[in-house]
Formats: sequence, structure tokens, C-alpha cells
Amino acid sequence: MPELPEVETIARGLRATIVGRIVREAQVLHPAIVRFHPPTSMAGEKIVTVDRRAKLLRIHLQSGWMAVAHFKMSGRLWVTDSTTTLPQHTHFRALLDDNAQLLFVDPRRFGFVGLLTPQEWQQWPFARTLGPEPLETPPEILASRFTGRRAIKAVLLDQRTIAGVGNIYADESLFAAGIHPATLARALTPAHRNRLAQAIRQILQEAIRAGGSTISDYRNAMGDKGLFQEQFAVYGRAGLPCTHCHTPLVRSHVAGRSTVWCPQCQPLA
DNA sequence: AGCGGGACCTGTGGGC
DNA sequence: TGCCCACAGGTCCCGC
Repeated sequence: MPELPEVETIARGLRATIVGRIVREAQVLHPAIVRFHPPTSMAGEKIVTVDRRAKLLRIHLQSGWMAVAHFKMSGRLWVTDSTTTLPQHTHFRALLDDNAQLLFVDPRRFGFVGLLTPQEWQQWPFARTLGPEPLETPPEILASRFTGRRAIKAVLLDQRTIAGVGNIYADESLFAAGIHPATLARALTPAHRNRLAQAIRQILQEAIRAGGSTISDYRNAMGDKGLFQEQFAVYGRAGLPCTHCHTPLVRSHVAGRSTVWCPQCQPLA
């Protein structure tokens, strides 16, 4: 489910609601979603900050430990009143000192939650090899990373190239930059690379402004839907006319993922 | 090296 | 109504 804009939206929502709270109780309801140290030991801890790195959400605790969550395809993290009935597929629950509860809900159970020390975070191979944050990195630097003999879409989805881009925003960015998703990265011109870097930053910023994209089940920490799906130019629009030239959009598989593009506006370089 | 395919899971929607 | 298939926002692993 969530890519960078959705995780960022969740992080902002949590920052406004749970920072400063103390965790009274923490229970794991489905052990399969635990990674690293079990999050049950959050009990007694004060929540100091909440942030995001790539598609990972991090809750920093006063002791220095951090709770890390990855939502994969269907994970959610949200805050409700502690009297609210637990939704189906609630796998972790933290009761806070203001009578709120923080819930990790994930029907498909691809996601995970766990505790790490800062040192363990540094040593975790996935975190260590993450590429730069697209919104905190000059576009020229991002552009310089679009290399290699893979399809550009595969390069964008690789979290080591740029952190946080997934299937939706890869397709939307490639459309905005006028680049065919199957173009080999090494075949891109410098102008292509710069346009793509700018497009990624712009699309991600607009998506954050819209509170992310809700296709079916994404919700922010408060349970609200995002609105960016209303601005999709290509994702989920196969067969519909291109917003720019009215040519029917095409869907196929690129880099093993369902991919939509405009055959007219996105020529293969 | 890079790709395709499968695995991890459940839910939903379409076709018959 | 019920059944079967395809497909879904991510990542990892295997074999060619």
C-alpha cells in the first residue's frame, strides 16, 4: 500500500497525536508480524519523535530505542480511543496514557513492527543500503543515479537508487517526465534524467499535499482517506484517454509490475 | 547482470 | 449463490 507520501502522511498524523505520550501497555496479537525485538517492551516508554525514512515509519522512544514499522502492501497504523473495538487483522496494540491506542493493522501480514537500537538500525542491511530521500536531495544528485542497464522503472523501484518510490509514483513520475517505463536507464539523455528527477519531487510533493493516495484501504493515522488518486494521470487508467493527448493508455508488465503509460507521450528512447 | 517467476498472505471483483 | 481466476500500494530469493 503505502509509498513515501502515504508513510509521510501517517508520520505527520502521529507526530501531532502521540508525541509526548507514555505507552502504558503493549501487546502483540499476531507474532508473525514481529521483526527484530518484540515491540511489547515499548511499555513504560515515552514517545519522543516520529519520523520516516523511505517507506519505513519510525517511532523514537526516550530510552533511545526506536519502533520501526513497514506497511508493505496492506499495513496501517492508526490511533483510536482505547474503547474502540479492535478492527479485523489488528496485530499490535499500544495503549497510551491519554486513553488512546495505537494499532498496527495488516490483512495480508506482509508488514512488520519491531524495536531496534540506533546501532542495530545502522547495521540493518536494508536501511544501510537505502538511497537518498528524494525530497531532501538536490535533483542533480537524483538524476545522476538513473544509470545502469535495467529498465528505468526497475531502477526507480529499487530502494537503493531512491528511497520511497513505489509502483504508483514510479508510473506517475515517468508519465510526467515523458519517459517510457521500459527505457534502459543508460539510454536516458541528461535532459531526460533531469526531467525525471524534477518530476519525482513534484509528484511526491503534490501527493503529500493531498494526504497520499487511497486506492482501497489506505488511511492516515486518523482513519482518513488520501485524495491524490483523483490526480492520477496513468495509474489505474489503462484504456482511458491520456490526459494530455487523448491516446488510450496502455497497460503491461515492466520490472515484474503492472505498468501504465501513454504510447504517444512516453516514447521508448 | 538482470529478468521472470514464485513466495509471503488476505481480500475483492469479474466472469461464468 | 458459488466457484475460479486475476489482481492488489512491497520486498526477497531462486534459477536461467
